[in-house]
Amino acid sequence: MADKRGSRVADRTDAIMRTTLELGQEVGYAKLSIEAVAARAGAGKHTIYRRWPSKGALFLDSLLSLNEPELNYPDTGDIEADLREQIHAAVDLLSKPPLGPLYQAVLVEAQQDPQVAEALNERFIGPQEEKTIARLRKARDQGQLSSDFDLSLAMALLSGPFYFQVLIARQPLTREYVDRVIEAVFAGIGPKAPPTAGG
Amino acid sequence: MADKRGSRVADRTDAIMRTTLELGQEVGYAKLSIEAVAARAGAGKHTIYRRWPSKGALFLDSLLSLNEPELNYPDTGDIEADLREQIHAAVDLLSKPPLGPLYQAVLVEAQQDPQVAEALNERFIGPQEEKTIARLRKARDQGQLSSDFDLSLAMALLSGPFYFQVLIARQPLTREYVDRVIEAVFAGIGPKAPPTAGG
Amino acid sequence: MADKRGSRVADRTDAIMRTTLELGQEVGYAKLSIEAVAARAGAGKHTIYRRWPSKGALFLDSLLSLNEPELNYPDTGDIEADLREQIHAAVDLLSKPPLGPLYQAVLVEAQQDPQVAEALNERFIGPQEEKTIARLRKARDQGQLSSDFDLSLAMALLSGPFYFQVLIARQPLTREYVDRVIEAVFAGIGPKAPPTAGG
Amino acid sequence: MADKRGSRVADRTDAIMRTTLELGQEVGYAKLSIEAVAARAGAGKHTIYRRWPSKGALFLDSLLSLNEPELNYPDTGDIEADLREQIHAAVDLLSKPPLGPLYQAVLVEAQQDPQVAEALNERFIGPQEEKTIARLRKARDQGQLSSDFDLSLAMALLSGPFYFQVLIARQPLTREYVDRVIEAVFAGIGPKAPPTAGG
DNA sequence: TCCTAAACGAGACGGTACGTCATGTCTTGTC
DNA sequence: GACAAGACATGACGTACCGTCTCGTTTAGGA
Repeated sequence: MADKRGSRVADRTDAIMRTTLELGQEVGYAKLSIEAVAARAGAGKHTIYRRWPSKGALFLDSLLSLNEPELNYPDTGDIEADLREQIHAAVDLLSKPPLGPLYQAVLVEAQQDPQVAEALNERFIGPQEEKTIARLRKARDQGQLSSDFDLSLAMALLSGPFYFQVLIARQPLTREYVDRVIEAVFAGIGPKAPPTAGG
Repeated sequence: MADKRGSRVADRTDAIMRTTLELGQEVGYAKLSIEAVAARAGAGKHTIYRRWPSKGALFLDSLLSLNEPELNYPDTGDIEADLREQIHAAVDLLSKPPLGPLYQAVLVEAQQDPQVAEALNERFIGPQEEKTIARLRKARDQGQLSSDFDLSLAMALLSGPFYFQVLIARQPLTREYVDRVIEAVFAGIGPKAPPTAGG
Repeated sequence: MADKRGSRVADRTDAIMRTTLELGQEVGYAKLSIEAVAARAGAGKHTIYRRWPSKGALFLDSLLSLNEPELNYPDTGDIEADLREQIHAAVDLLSKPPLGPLYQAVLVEAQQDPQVAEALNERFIGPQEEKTIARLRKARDQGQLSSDFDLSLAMALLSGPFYFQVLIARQPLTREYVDRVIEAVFAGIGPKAPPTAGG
Repeated sequence: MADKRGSRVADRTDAIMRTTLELGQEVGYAKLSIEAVAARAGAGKHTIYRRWPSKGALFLDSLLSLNEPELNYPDTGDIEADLREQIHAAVDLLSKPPLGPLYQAVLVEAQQDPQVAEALNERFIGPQEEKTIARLRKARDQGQLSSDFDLSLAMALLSGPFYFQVLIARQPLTREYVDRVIEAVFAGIGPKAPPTAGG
């Protein structure tokens, strides 16, 4: 954590994580082996096992070590536009090479390894959710969202459809598709009240 | 499918699929090995490889062989109520033991094995989507849904949030939560038009 | 045992034993690894472990598979001359390259692995002892040995000194040395009776 | 040897040797690891490697540090009786617990490590041989041994059979067996001259 | 009723990776 | 400066499965 950089320990940790990402991109997570990471990193297997309990943990750490350009919410005052921008950025980052396949692999691994799932939530999903909710709360207070809107549903409603599209339907996510979904989520799928004089 | 019952081939196929489900429930998909299935089923490994190209394919076939109680859309005339009922049923079936963990494992495998992904879509996700869209189209025609509603977004909007909650956030899906999500999807999260005289 | 030659099993067994001897001669028993044998023999490690419980067992089997030129006792009628010849042959075989170092390694391993010790005794030491005793018994019956001589001590008295010289004192065994020992064992180290008229 | 007692260096040396013997008796030499010795002795591995070049060297030193009750030859005037007593003592010490297994392990290690072999000969076998030969020379001079007897064969003839019995045949050494061997070595196995009047 | 060809169980096989252990060298910080 | 603690690269261990490949042995069906 607070390793003095330059220390032996931190050096090895970095080298191993870098190699993990490299190999991960080359052969995919499924075919990634600790054996191979150790060999290419010029590290002993034990040095890896000393730090990470499983391939999944190593891989997650490696990914998070990238400190990917923080997905920070813009705030232009227009919540729908801001959401669009934010989600476009997230989709670009997380569903496309080079990071996309790796991120999806982490999601997969999280299904099988509770430790990975927990770490993923604590270190990535959770923080993203906090930011999202903060931005949405402000928008709701400004009357840009329905006052009924339960913020705890935000991630499910706004991210769920995209995860579905990628993970389940396995369709590419175009910007146009993203925009249509956002629009539908804002408008709701229920019948529209006829336009009023004041609308 | 159309195996003459009583034939040796069908017998072996059934025994292997049954054993697969059994073992899958005992040790989980990740730790399931073809070796172990063969041993417990009293089958030769070759007999398994002759039929299925991969563990994922075997597992998916085994699951689908259950012919789970068809998730058929009710049609009471009230689309929101029907959706609620339908989704409650699906959630009960697919997110809870005994089938839930197995289904999630198939989803995971589909991420890694395109053949499984394709088969899953063709034989399960696709048909479900068709039924959903058919029911929603009828509702839209009856004015129970926004006439703007793009039906091709239906699965993403209505299933996505639940997949997210289970696969990503890893939270249990309560009926109450399901209802709140459905309500929000119908209402939309955007600001509400003020009630009109005609509303 | 009675493997049909040409069978897959016997082929592999032979190849592995041959490679073991080869490698054993190259790097010595201590540095011999099952890993390396498998690699060079083009065999899976499991194939080795399936047959032999330990490195020592494999090595002993490999050695014995040589069916070294049977150390059969000559019988010229002169027991001392026959013993000399027999022991010279044994010493040449078992204390000199190429077999010597390997045989000594087996002796060492037998100290550490009871299974190896037992097999060595059953398959090599024991049979040699039987032959030795048979020849000595005949000689004793013919009056060429002391009628007091306890045959069960034969191996200890006649082999022990040479094993000592090689294993403990670590001195080379010259023919001349062998002859001197044999002479001393025949004569005894006790004081001699003065020669008699009839002597 | 002449370590100032009380010095840190000697303290550590002693602790390590004591632990080595302890562990050696518990798990046997083969499974003894420097790692384990260091851990149990509360010593750094480096501290061990600084003093001993190999496991064998450490082990031999540890054994010799016991200063086992010197095997000194008695001299009652009767060489055969003295030899019996001396060999009984040696057999008791070196072939039975607690020291026996450790001594045998050193013999084994000497086969594999020339440094150990040399040290063993210089510090144990050699001195024993000197004492033995000195005693035998005296006896020969007194006419208690054959004047032909080549003293350089002494150890081989008198120790060899016992080492054989323990290391090769792996039989226990009873006192009765020891006596029979000694008798045979004195008498020789060759045919006896018929008793003479003067005999 | 026999014959033949496929399916089958059993499991050997060459591989790859696993996670563990011990080696001997090295670095760090304490006493 | 000796030390404990332990990180490190290396290399072997013995195990587990993989997917392919013989083996004989059922087991049907057609001759």
